[in-house]
Amino acid sequence: MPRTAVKRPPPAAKRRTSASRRDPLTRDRVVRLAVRIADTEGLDAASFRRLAAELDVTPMALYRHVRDRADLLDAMTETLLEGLTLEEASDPALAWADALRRLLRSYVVIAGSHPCAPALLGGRPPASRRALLATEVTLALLARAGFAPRDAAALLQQLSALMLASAPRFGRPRPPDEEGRAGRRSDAAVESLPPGEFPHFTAALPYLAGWSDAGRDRTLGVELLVAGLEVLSARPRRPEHVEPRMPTARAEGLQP
Amino acid sequence: MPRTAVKRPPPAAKRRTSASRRDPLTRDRVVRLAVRIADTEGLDAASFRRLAAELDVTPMALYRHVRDRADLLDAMTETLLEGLTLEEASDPALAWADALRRLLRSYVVIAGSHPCAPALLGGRPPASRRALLATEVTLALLARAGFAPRDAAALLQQLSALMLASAPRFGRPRPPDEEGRAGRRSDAAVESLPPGEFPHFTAALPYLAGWSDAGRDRTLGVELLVAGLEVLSARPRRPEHVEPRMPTARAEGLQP
DNA sequence: GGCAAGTGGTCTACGGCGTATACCTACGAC
DNA sequence: GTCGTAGGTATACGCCGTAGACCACTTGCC
Repeated sequence: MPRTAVKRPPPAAKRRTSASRRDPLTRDRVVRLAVRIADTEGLDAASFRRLAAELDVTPMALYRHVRDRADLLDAMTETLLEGLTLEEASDPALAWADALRRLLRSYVVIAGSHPCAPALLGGRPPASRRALLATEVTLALLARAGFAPRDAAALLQQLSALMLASAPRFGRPRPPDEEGRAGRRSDAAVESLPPGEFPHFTAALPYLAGWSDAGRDRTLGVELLVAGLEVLSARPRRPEHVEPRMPTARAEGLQP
Repeated sequence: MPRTAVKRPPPAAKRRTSASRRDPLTRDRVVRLAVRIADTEGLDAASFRRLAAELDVTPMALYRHVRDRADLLDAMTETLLEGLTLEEASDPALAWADALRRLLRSYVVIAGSHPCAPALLGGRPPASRRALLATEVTLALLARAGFAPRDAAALLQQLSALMLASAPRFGRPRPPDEEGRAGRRSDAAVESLPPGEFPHFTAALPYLAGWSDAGRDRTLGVELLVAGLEVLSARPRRPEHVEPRMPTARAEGLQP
């Protein structure tokens, strides 16, 4: 036994700080940590180097589990979207409005608990499988509501934006140590408003902060959208309402 | 006249590459260029170094006109928000729904012409003066519609999200040279979908591309929101409609 | 005219970022 | 044993934002 013991681990104290070999690095651990950091300190804080340090590993080690940063970001969004109740929403037994209401609520729950959601979902087209599936399911519901693909596409964007809108925007927590730094700036600007100048704003400020009594406020947005959809779907389609229809209006997909 | 001409430029060929002293660097020029680059190549492309190069100037020169990157971003959003018809929206002669409709349309126009809008507005609280004013005006309209500050705050976020939603998301133009690179990835993923798997999605794809026949599609979102608001504002407030209110339902906003 | 102050630019340098490339090292299969 | 391979390391490159010192003009004042 001494022999093998000699060979394998230079018995300790060299391997890592000490004790228990760290548990194996895995894609899931990386992604999960990234989401946690992004939520609490902003998306930029979830850098490869930071993650590596936190995982007690070299930055390059992450590349065994993640293709590159884009892949990491995609994986993170996929993690967020796990919370969507897509399966329930596909249940044909439910009226479309109800199914949609539930789906949107699950969106809202996600956004409410993940401040990084807007940064993650805003500005980048859905790449992951589940993101596409979410799109598909929502479009299917809109189709059931009677909207043509063209209109459904337009509405879809409004709906998915709900997720972004529901995320806490003000008062994002800052990295523990830094206190009076730049991120603070806008909060300060907001807090030191000339009192009378933006009355409505200051009145609404507590509710804009995201951490105030979230659950209730958020579903109002869902009601708004569902109510609007019901009105619109009952309204006769009006293809003639389109402005003069200039002849150049091509529906160009994605070509160069 | 010869005298003054002699004195000003050490006659040439030393100042810059040659000919015509470049016109003076100004905050406005910097910000405008930044927006243009961000729109065509993504927000990250609008780096200090890139801007400096494009303006034929040292990166540090920009700091004479812009405090830091956050300030640049704020200035960019302010530029975008110039297009909002805030003044019109404050006209008390208009019914609130009409005023809001117009305001939202101007939002949509902005988002439609500035692909960088989501990245710019998503995830960062409004810091610039005009951003605050926009918030204030919108909240005022919601107040006229009969919503309490609390509800107005929730709705506001849905409304402002409309702007993000309306921005082109798919098929963002890429930097001129690079063709087969990473940005392409998601487009490729989208284009090579198994045909039957996401039928609604593929049907809607042309309309999701953003610059396709924009004007008409976009206003549908506005109609959606206004219609929804009209329904909600006519509906009695129902503070008891909140679900059973499970005792554990803490607003798990942001705490560790 | 001389000169101080200010304005708008440069140069240099630092630390952090994503990541390409090469290398090592333990483990399982044979 | 030997060897392939999965997983981690070491080093390096070129971007990024930006701090600090250092000009060159212009301008106003004496």
